[in-house]
This record gives sequence, structure tokens and C-alpha cells, in this order.
Amino acid sequence: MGRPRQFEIDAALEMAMRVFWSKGYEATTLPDLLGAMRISRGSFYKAFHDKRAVYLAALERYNRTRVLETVAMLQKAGTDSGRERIEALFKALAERPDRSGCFLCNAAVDRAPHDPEIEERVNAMVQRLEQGFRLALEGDRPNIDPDVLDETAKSLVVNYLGLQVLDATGLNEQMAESCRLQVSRMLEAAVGGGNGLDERAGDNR
Amino acid sequence: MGRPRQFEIDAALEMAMRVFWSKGYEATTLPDLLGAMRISRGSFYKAFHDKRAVYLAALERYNRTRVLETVAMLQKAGTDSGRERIEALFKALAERPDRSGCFLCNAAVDRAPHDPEIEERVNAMVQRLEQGFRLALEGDRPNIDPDVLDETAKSLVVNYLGLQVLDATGLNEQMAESCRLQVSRMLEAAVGGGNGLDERAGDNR
DNA sequence: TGTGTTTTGTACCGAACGGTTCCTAAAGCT
DNA sequence: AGCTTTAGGAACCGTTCGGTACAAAACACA
Repeated sequence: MGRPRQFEIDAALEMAMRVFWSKGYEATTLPDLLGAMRISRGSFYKAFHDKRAVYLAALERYNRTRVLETVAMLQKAGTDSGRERIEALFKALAERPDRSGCFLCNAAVDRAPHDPEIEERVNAMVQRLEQGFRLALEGDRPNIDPDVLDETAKSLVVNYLGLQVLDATGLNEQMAESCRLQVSRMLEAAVGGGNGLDERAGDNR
Repeated sequence: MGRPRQFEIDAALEMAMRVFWSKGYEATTLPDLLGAMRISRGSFYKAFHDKRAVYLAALERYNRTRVLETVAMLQKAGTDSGRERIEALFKALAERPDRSGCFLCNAAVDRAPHDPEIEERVNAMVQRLEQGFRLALEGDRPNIDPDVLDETAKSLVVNYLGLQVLDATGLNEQMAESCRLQVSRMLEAAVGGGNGLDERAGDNR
């Protein structure tokens, strides 16, 4: 029925997300979006309602294609331990080639304070990330003290976001290694060695 | 020598800074600034060159009145230890009443990637903060291993910035306490001299 | 082939943008 | 006084903003 859509919503959304990601919400103009999405104004307003709706959809896409992927990576059972997967994540942060930062982090800083709906989704993503850390830690040590588990997972989130900010400033490289070592120490205290063995009695219960 | 200026540059800059702080650079319009600074367009362009120059001046003011104050607080000798001052800083972050976030952090995320001059000043401020942590730690333990000192100071910066991001999302409250405990552990390992704040040392609650 | 439906591209909208230039009144100086 | 500098307001610049209206185009189904 009717003329079929001549572009793919997902592909267009991916491009829109990248523009918002690199320029921020306010600095991104409609022509910026149209150029990146390779559609015209008419198609834009037909497929999405307005600029803000595209931003929300882009945020949702970031959640689906980036955050949930990360969470899945953190909790996927395999030959490696949860601690190793967490350390791998922070290592990847340290060795990132570009300086793209993190769309979630950008949204948190420049949109969340002014848009409750965005704040809500940002919070949900942050908590999903925390849950990823939590599951990875719990996988290594099922009988971990719930308070230690909670603190460690939350602290990992704080470190994760802090590194994302520094990535945007170009200081990531010199900071990430130090942060990585401290994270490693924190993990050692929380779940012990990478093999998951509990070598220190009374340490974590 | 002509008519004297009828407004105070510093006071106007303070107001401008608050507007940029809360709305971001792009979202702040000239009328926004004029209203907050309580000056007219004519005076604006006479005293400052343009919007960007005001932003830079506001950033400089943030450095002078906020960052340097914090650094001075961290390193001021007194009855308390450097560790106590660091913990007090993180405690203050946790108990912040508003959700204003951090202008430095905002600048890092939404301006630094697009303005080399801003990036440079943001980096300088971050490094000044790191230096503040470093001096506080060194004051407590002059013979501290330089590598440990460096790592700890950098990691404190990462935690500091991460908490600022979470403040913008409203998740600060539940995260800050966990982060504070982990920071306390990190400080215990780096300089010792715990004041009993780390209740879990050798005990599990 | 004709009809109905949906998408498409584009011309266009009013409003607001950052920035500039006037100009007059006001306030210091010698 | 007379000179000089600034203040502050208004009008205005060209541009760009997000958003809309509409007719041509492309399909599905009859």
C-alpha cells in the first residue's frame, strides 16, 4: 500500500546518533541530521516527529547496540572470569584509538538536566551498566557480601564514567592506566584473583 | 578619563558562568546572557568581544574561584591530614544539595572536543586538580612510592569526574556513598592512617 | 490501466539567532 | 566649561533555526 520507504530507519538512526554524539544536541542542526541521514526534510518529519524524537530514538539505539552489548559481554559465561571481563573492558577504554567519548555520558551531562525523559533513560542505562558489573562479580563469587558487591559495582560505574569524561578532553591516555590499576586492586579486594579463588579468609564473606 | 563602567566585570562574569553552567554553551542565547549579566548588548560587546570570549572568561573564573579553591583546600596544612581533606571533599560531593554538576565537567564533555583552546584550559584544570590530590597525599606520607602517588592521584580525579557526571543524572546520591567507601580504601592502601571510616577493615559488618 | 495510499523533495514559514552599528545621555577628567 | 570615554538602548543586519504545506512520484491492488 503506497510508496515504500526508500531508506532504512535503522541506518538513518545510526547516522543521526553519530552526529548527536559528536556535536551534542543543541549544536546539531536539522541540515546536519538530514545530510547524515541522507533524507529530506519531508521524510524526516514523516518518519520521526521532530528533532527531539530522533534524539530519543538515537539514545535508544545506543542502549541497544552499545550498552546492552557491553552488559552482555560482562556477564557472558566462558573460560574467563568476570573480573577478567571487567578488566578487559577498562583496558579497552584505555586503548581506545579515537576520542569519541561516550554518547551516554554526553547525554547525561548536557541533556539529562533539562529533559526528564532523557534523564530517565540515562539513569536506566547507567543502572544496566551497574547490573552488568554486578553480575560479572557475582559470577566469580556467588557468596560475595551484598554490600561489597553493591559498592564495587557502583564504584566501577563511577570509574567508567570518569574515564569517558577524560576521553573527551584527551587526557584519557595518561589517566586510564592508573585507573586500570586501581580498578584491578579494587577487584582483587572484592572477588580475589582472576581464577575466582578465595584465598583470604574473612575478607569478603 | 571618561565615564567609568557601571557594572562589575566580575559580578557579570559570575552570572554568565552560571548560565553557561546550567544551560550549556550552545543552548545559551545572547539574551539569556544579557538578562543574567544585567547589561545591554552595547556594553556586552564593548567589555567582551563576543559570546565565546565570555565563555572562556567564565571558565577562567571557574578555575580561579572553584578549582583553585579546592586545590588550596586539599593542600592546606592544618590539624587534619591530607587523607581527611580528600575524604571531606568526596563527602561534600556525596551530600551536595543541588544537582548543579560541575562546570569543568560540562566544558570537558560539550566544548573541549570542538574547541582546542577550551580543551587546553580544561586539561590544565584537571591536572591542577590531580596536583591537589598529589600534594595532599604527599603531605601525609612524604616517602610514598612515586608510582603509587601518581596512580592514586589520577584515580581520585577519575572518581571525582565520574561522580560529577552522576550528579547531572540524579544518581549521585546512591552512587556517591559507595564511591566514597572505595576511595577510602584506596587511600588506606596508599597513605594509611585511616580514621576508622573504613568500617570493613578486617570485619564484614 | 485506474485508483487510493504513502513517501518524497522542495518551497516556504515566522521566529530567533549571534553579531554590529548607530546614537544620546551620563560621568569622569583637565 | 570642554573633552573624552563609556553606558545603554534601539534598530537592524544576514543567516539559520525547527517546523509545515503541498504536489509530484512511486508503489499496491483492483
